[in-house]
Amino acid sequence: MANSTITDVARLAGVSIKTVSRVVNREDAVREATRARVEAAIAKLGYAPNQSARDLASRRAHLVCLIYDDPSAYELPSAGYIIRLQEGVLRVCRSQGYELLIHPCSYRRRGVTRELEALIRRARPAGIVLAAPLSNTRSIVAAITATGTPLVRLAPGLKRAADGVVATNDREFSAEMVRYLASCGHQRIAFITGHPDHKAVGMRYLGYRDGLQQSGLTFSSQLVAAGDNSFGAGEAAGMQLLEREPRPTAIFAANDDMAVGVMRAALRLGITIPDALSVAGCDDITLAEQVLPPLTTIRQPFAAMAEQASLMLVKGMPDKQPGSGHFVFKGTLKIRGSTGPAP
Amino acid sequence: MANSTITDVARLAGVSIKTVSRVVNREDAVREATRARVEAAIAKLGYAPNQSARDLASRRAHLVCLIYDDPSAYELPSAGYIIRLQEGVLRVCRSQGYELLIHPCSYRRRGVTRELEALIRRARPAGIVLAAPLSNTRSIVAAITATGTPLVRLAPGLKRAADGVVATNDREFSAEMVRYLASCGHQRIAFITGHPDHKAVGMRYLGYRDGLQQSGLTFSSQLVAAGDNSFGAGEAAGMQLLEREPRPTAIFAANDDMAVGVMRAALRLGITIPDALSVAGCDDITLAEQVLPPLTTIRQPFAAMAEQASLMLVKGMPDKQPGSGHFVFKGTLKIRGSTGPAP
DNA sequence: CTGAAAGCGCTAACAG
DNA sequence: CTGTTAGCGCTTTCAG
Repeated sequence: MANSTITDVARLAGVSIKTVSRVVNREDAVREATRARVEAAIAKLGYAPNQSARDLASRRAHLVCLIYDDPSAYELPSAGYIIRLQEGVLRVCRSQGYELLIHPCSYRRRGVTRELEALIRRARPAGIVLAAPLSNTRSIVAAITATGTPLVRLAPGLKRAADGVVATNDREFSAEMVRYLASCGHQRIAFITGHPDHKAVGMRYLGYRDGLQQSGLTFSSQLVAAGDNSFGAGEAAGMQLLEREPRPTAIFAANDDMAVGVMRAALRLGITIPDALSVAGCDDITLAEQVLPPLTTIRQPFAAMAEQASLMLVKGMPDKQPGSGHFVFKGTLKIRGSTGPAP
Repeated sequence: MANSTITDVARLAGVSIKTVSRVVNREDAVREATRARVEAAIAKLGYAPNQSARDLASRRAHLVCLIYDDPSAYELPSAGYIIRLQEGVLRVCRSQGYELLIHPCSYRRRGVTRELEALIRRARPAGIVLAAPLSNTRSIVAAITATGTPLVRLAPGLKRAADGVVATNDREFSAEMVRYLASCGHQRIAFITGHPDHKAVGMRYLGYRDGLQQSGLTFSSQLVAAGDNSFGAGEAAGMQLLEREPRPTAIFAANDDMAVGVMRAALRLGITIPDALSVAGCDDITLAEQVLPPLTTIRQPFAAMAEQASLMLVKGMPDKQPGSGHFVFKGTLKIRGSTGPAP
């Protein structure tokens, strides 16, 4: 079990190290018999290539770096989201022989830019997956791009298609949710906005207004409350909306944490869900299925998005450089017990 | 911003590369004036050492590898736990110039052992933090140890102190919870057991029995139901316990997910909490504070534990090799609205 | 306190 | 299809 090197394998197989390198890297210019001999030697010695040596010689590490907003800086509800992103990146890392480096960081701290530049120079990752809201921050995107490292941005909430982006159709699915609520007979559908730095979440507000219009309902600022994506903000906004007259019969929150906050507010006020009030959220976090009644929401394929992003980095698209391309993933409406006919 | 090397810095500072290496690595045998010159050159060139080269020359990567059970293989409730572990490891990585490699893997899949061996040979991490339940699996621990890589096990639920271990006092805090419930006047305190592979969780059952005894209550197998750490199992076990006669007045579940399941079962059966039933859990997941009423539970310092583990790996304890030592972290009782006086 | 030389284990041309 | 020869950018002896 002593650590064997490519030289040991070459000697045992009776070939040159270059040939060993070829079979390890799955280049095809190797005769079948030779390949078999080399593979036998590899198995016998329990050889695994030394990544540091590989990375040094090839001038880039077999590493994908996932950068996201540091959850420990605030609350912890985003844990599920982050785990899903990691899961997606890991899927391609596993199959392509890369490792995943995670780098949470606070997007508002001064010095993030330098921090990320230093990280890139040291670690020399093959590519970077940048999650929202960091993917919305101009200076950060510019700094990473300047290093020349392939970059894919996740859900940056851009108005137009751009290169190196994996987006969601937030505006469209939010409109769909509103149309669904309207089809249940709701006339006064309220909305709780998300954190302003989270542009993709901001698109949901536009979608809300689209949906109203498409359903022939008129918009009223009385039916909108401001939130910041947190459970507490949802609860506060919910209290506020539910004390207005006339009361909304449905509340659509820009994310699930806030929607659950609304449910709690309703419970406090003795308003039963879904009989007297329908509540809907967005994201389909784990909690959504565990509350009572289970929350109607929109599920987004975060793991698949991160997977696609990593794939763009690691394999590149045909005829394009790594990290190019634009993909839109669709959210799907999950109708559960928290919504129903208008009272 | 072209990537500069140690040679560039040496040339600019008018010293040899060895001297640059010395100041970068904070060795003290450098004259103050020389150090200043070198540091100026580093700043001017925006130099950051190439990790691959460093790792290759020093025969070990500046990497800590965190290995835990793959959550995507099952449900996702453990997300918060994993994020906390990552957070703790990252704290020491940041301050010590290491990076974090995460490696979720299914502890029951055949071939995990080989997978981990290959990972270690390729990545050559400075140390490994192994979370439960992998830290309970003999063959895995043995395989990692055999590679010679420093290892610290997290919460392996050992009966006795061992080296390279950061543990929790599950048995003691569980007894404490039972004593607390007894002090509220509860006589029939039920328990829902955890997943059998999770040894530390198993210790909670022993703690439950200790607590009964210490409170002068007699144990009855009628008051114990089997769970597997999942929300669904908690709900099922709760239904089962709540239909027994005489009904328990308090239910203590081996983790929070199951405790929340019990709350849902009670809601279904129209049993109000905490008036007719007290419910307590263990772990203090995010959800614990969000349910209504908020869940009484035990908070464990997961991030601090992971931090301690990484510190043992990276800095080593005085007079010992990296990864040695045994630490026990204490859980703290969080009394919230889900428990109260016995009916 | 500082420097010169010798690799670490691999990939990248370029030959054959 | 296979091998030879140079490095990649550091750390590590070992000398001064």
